[in-house]
Amino acid sequence: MPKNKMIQTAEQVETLLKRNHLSVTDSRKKILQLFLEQAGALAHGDIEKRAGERFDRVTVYRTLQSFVDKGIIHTIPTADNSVRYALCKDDCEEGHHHDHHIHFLCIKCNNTYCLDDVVTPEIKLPKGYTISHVEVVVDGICKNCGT
Amino acid sequence: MPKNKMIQTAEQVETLLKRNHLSVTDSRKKILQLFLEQAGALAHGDIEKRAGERFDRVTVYRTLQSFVDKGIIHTIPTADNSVRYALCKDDCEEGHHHDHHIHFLCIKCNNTYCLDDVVTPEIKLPKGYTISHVEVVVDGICKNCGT
DNA sequence: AATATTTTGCAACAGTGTTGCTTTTTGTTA
DNA sequence: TAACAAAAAGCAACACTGTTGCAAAATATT
Repeated sequence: MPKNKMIQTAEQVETLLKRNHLSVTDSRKKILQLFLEQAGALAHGDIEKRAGERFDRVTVYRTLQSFVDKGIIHTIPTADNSVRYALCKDDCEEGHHHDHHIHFLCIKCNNTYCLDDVVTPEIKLPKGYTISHVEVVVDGICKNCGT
Repeated sequence: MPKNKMIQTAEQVETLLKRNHLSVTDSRKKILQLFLEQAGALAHGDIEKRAGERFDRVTVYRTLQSFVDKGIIHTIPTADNSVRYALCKDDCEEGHHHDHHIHFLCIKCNNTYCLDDVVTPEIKLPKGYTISHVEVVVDGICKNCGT
């Protein structure tokens, strides 16, 4: 990564933290940076690994939780019982979710992507049901892994 | 529950197990009966509780796994990182899934239902993505909890 | 009824996530 | 910039979930 890009990201990270009234700490900077550098979603395990074993497990959990609370990242439900977190482009960076996009899980590279441009379709339920939220998770092969 | 209904269910359970080439054991009978008596989905924890503390945790896990393998039940992904299992009416009892229905999670009673009549909608993805499976989970209030 | 096969229960373990508490770091105010 | 208050990190311990290997028990088969 070119040096000026890195500096830019570091500034971006600090701004993002301050904007969300979070004190700027090493772990928050590092973990947020991981999300910004990464197109897909990250599981807790990924983060521990990529952060270079520098932070305590508990710190990572608490950092992720604070990010979720502030609306910087959001969780993605998966079938395999592992929580994944994603920082969505655009709106989500501003601190409020527009979580009506679908999630895509590549069965080849095992990455999870937020497809921000694909909105969740209307679902018609039988009488008596009230809809509060619709979550769509699509499994398949992503455009990087497809021929 | 009336006595003849119970006997009927017991027979139904044995038939179902034998049809799937599973030996008829106490735990399998009891756990399968739980699914037949219950409209919604069950988490591992629910099953341990409702079975009356009679079976080892490991046995419950293995029983559920064998049911999934045989196609008697299927798993439902949830946002809260807990796997739920559901026996779907009709086709699924025959040993093969028609898992194109959506799942509904009531935020009041916390039950999960398979809405067999509601099929998953078509999802259009950007070029380059190949769809293998679409999972739709809707949160809201079920018809029992709605006024 | 005897035997082979399958399943159960137990013990131990790994992974994931949480809580309480002390030390360290961050932010603030003088 | 030094001193202080507030917040976060790190550590230890714990709870929960799920898995594996193995001996004992139950089921299926002859």
